[in-house]
Amino acid sequence: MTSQDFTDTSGRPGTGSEGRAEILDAAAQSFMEYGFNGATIDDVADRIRATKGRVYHYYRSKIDLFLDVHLRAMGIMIEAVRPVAEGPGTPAERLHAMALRHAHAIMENFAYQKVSIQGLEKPLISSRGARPNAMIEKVVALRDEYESLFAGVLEQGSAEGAFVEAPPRQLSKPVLGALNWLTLWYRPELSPTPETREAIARNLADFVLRGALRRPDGKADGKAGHAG
Amino acid sequence: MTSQDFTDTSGRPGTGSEGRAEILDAAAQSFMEYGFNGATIDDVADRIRATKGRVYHYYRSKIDLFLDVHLRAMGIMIEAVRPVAEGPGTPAERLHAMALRHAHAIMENFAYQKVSIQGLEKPLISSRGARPNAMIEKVVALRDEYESLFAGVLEQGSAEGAFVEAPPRQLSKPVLGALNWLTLWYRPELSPTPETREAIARNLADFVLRGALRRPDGKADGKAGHAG
DNA sequence: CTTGGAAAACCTACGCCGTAGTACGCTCTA
DNA sequence: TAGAGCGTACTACGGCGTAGGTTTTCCAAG
Repeated sequence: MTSQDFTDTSGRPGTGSEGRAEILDAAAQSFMEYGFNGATIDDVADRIRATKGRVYHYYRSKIDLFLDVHLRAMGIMIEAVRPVAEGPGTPAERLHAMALRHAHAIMENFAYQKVSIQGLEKPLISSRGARPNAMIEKVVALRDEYESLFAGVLEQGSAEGAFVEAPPRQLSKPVLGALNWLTLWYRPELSPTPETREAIARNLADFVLRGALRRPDGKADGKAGHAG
Repeated sequence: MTSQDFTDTSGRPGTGSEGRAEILDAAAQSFMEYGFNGATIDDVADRIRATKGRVYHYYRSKIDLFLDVHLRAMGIMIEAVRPVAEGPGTPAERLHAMALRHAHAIMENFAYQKVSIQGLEKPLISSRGARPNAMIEKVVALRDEYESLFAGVLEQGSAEGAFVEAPPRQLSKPVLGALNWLTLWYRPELSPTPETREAIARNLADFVLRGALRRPDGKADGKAGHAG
């Protein structure tokens, strides 16, 4: 479960991780722009100046291609965040660092992460006639594994009294929400420089850290605040 | 700009807001489950035990139907949140109340809000051959108007020193992100009671309030916290 | 260094199905 | 008797996946 081999090579004759990568990049782009159903294999092929044939030479079906984008995206994320999640430092320091890396990973691999973070469930489980694809479970498993990285740090912080008292999964939702929301408003072409990205990442990381940290005055701890 | 008439009636002969509502509900459900491209008009019709003919009697096209779901969703949201946004109380109290209502509105109109919050841009602007549909701009305008409700309160809170110093739009992103993320993990069938929903809403509202509130110790204010 | 052949890499059709939208007919009400 | 409120039957077309053919790479034998 230490997770390596984040790409699927069980599809077709060509194991060549060379042509696959190019296809995968194009696919991530296409899926990002049009969604699963909206994207077409022909469009993916066009982006690399090729035809359907080349895509189907490496991938058995559209869903396989889609899932491989997910696998790659999750792999990037886990490899970026796990080191600091399991590294040294207080829970607060680690959470902040995790959030920073998470945000950066999103912005630097925008197509992959946007596809990965948003549309998973709908196109696959719902897809009329869902065959039992093994890759789906693998993606879901990676997702859970990833959220556990946050939940673990949050739980420790709660136990130490630094973070608010709450079930870790209950706290991880708004944390990941605030971060992942980036995929819905970030425009790579408007903030292309490392400086602007750093500013965005810090802003988000600071926010989620404040959201998790316990307040000395006990405000917004769930016992006060009436309105509505 | 005081926003009434949140439904589109410029499509077809039948102005009857009776049959339209039923279609709209079914459409929201179908779009939520399958996305814009995945959903079919036939499926929408099936859900109300009817045929295509009925749907096309009220709506000119699939996109019109889709946009009307968005309009309805935005209308619900604005009507729920605006009163407290523009009401009395400190910025902190109002932000908390807005977040509460926002979360409740999502859970109580899940299909509409899930459709509205997620897929807008992709299927429409990107949709090969995007005709200049006037409804799109209306939806976008409502979106901005809604985010302004939060931005306004956040700005006031920052000015008063209660909230962190930051551009309001910069603060509204993680706030709305933490809240809207609900559409990706909430399962209506697992938390159907008012009590469970209230707990979820409070949890989220507390989180975003903490995220916005300035900390006495100055932690996570964007000037400290090195790691990664 | 050739040469042969096999496999990989890729392209060119084409079949086929699902689905948006249309044309038209029916029925009931005001 | 006109029109709202539907249903039925049909067309048109975009797109997934496939069945082959063609080119390139690779490698072992001569």
